[in-house]
Amino acid sequence: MIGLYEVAQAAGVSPATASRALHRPELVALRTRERVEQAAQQLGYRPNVLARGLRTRGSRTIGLIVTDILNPFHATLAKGVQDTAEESGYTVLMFNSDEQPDKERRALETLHGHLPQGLIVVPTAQTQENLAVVPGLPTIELDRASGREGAHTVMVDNVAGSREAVQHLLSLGHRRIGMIVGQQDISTARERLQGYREALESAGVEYHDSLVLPGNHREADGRLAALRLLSRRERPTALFVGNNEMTVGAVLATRELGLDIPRDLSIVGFDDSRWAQTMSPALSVVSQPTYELGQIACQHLLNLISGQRLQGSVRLPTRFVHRQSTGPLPAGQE
Amino acid sequence: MIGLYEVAQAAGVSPATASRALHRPELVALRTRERVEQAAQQLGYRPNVLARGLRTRGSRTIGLIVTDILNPFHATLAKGVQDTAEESGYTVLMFNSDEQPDKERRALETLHGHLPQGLIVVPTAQTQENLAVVPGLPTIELDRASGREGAHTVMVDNVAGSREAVQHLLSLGHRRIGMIVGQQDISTARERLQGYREALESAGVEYHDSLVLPGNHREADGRLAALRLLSRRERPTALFVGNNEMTVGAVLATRELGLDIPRDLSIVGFDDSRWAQTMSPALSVVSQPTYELGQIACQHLLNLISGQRLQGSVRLPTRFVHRQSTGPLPAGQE
DNA sequence: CTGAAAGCGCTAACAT
DNA sequence: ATGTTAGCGCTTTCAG
Repeated sequence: MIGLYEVAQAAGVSPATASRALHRPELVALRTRERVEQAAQQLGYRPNVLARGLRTRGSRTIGLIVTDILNPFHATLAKGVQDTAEESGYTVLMFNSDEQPDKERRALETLHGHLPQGLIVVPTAQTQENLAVVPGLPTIELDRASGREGAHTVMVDNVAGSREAVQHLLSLGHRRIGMIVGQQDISTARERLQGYREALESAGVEYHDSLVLPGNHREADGRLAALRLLSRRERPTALFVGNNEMTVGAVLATRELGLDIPRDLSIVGFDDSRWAQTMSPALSVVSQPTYELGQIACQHLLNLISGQRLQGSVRLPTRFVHRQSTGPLPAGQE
Repeated sequence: MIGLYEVAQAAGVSPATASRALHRPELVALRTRERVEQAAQQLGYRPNVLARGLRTRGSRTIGLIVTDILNPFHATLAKGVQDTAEESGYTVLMFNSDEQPDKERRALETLHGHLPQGLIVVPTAQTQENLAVVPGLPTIELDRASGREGAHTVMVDNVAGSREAVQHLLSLGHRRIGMIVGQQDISTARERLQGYREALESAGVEYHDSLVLPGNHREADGRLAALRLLSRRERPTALFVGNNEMTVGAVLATRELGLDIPRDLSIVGFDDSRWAQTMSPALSVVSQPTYELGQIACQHLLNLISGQRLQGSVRLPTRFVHRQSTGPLPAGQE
């Protein structure tokens, strides 16, 4: 490996000067700097980040933990983070928690050994405890809040997004509106449920616990919940599903039951996707600025790392997209 | 940070012994080892991988470069690699080349500084040259072959998969079969085209250049190619599309043109996905063992790293899945 | 089986 | 503005 020592020799300076020329140009005479830069270029010098990290106790590396990289929403978050980090010369160490607090903990332990400068995490139910593994590490919570005091979070306005979706259904005349919602130990699920309740309340529609079914964020959960909800004697005329994966399951369930969307059932999902856009009928959704969430989380982290103080919490707006999966309440149904 | 020195003190041994106890247990007396392990446990010791990597010139880290993390196919590959690496205690540094040789090169440069033990790369058109950045690094090419002499590759049998798909269409009576295929500087695209030609040939159907349109692997390319192909005076009665993203575009194009699948047009895609399974009509596809590709690539890399010799090239079989997007040639059309 | 000592490549003090 | 020196945390000779 070509080391700084070789570069220094080729440029006729000491290793220390070579180091300064490359990373603190202002401390070095212009001519010297040019010689060093040229030598580095010619020899194909690449800094050994391990040595540098060891010396400076920090590695121009940030950690990213998402809960499911196969979920396009998370893949998009990850891309937003990565692209932004790369622009600033940071390397991203990405891990997958699969929603499992244990895996999250192991990821944090591994990450810790790499002396990262910061962390972006999509929290699981136990993130608050797990973060003890990396004490003092600048951290941004993305998409969800772990509940930590004073945490920095970058999320969408789930309450408003959810409220808007339900208001849309209400305005179409629906009154018996089912909801399939994530586990209540996840902040997004709580907030989306809250939006649902608020919308019902301000329309003067009574809230029924039996119309709200929980699921564990996966397609299979959405399917089962929808099957149960739609097999009731008085089945809902509309369905609001609290995340993208469960929405897929719910739509498949309606097909199994032979229900026509939107004639027999209106349905709204949370989070847009190509799938939502191209299925037929195209799905009405609460769309999130996913890539931007990742970008902003990363920008904030980089700011935090460079010592800036910033407000704890960022909320990005959602946007309701009306497509063909929602329609007026058919006559005869009330 | 808790270092080995603290652990050694707590256990009443030298740092050298503590190090051995943790990584070369057989060199240390059982009782000593237990004391060290307990101390490490209690103090929450996490090895500083930077220091270790610096010393051992290698960091229990492997690089992974995919061309598009937003493509579920690549996300699945990545998960296969990650899960496997994690089992063996390796950390994955993942990068995204976005099909751009330049980005790939930069990723390799960054990676190089991290002293990785190995690399798994989904090649771009310039990978052969770019790999000069990491000379001597054990490398597996995944999904595609860069063309390097003696490269280790893990791919599917694209020729057979493609042939099977086209044979299926031929057996349904189709003769004017269009193909939308990737750029010919990518090995998978060449191989899939070859399978198409072979199938036609063994059925005695003449090959027409004009029925084959290239695209750059993205949805938009697939759409444009399909629009052109399907606007011809004698339009194809069937379409075979050479990758998942372009298939989406092609299907959208058929909708724009108001064509009914499979009545007016049969269509087969390469690579299965949830989208293919749940669109209507469900798409007939050449299915690939995607997650396994990632797993196997990683296993091979780990073997390579530990000094095993292995054969250069692995080919996994594909599987044709017949769904509703392909049907018999309607009477009257020939 | 264990300890002492050196050094991986780099950068931050401290000199000059 | 540049050189000298020391040391980041760890593993690995080399002795004992």
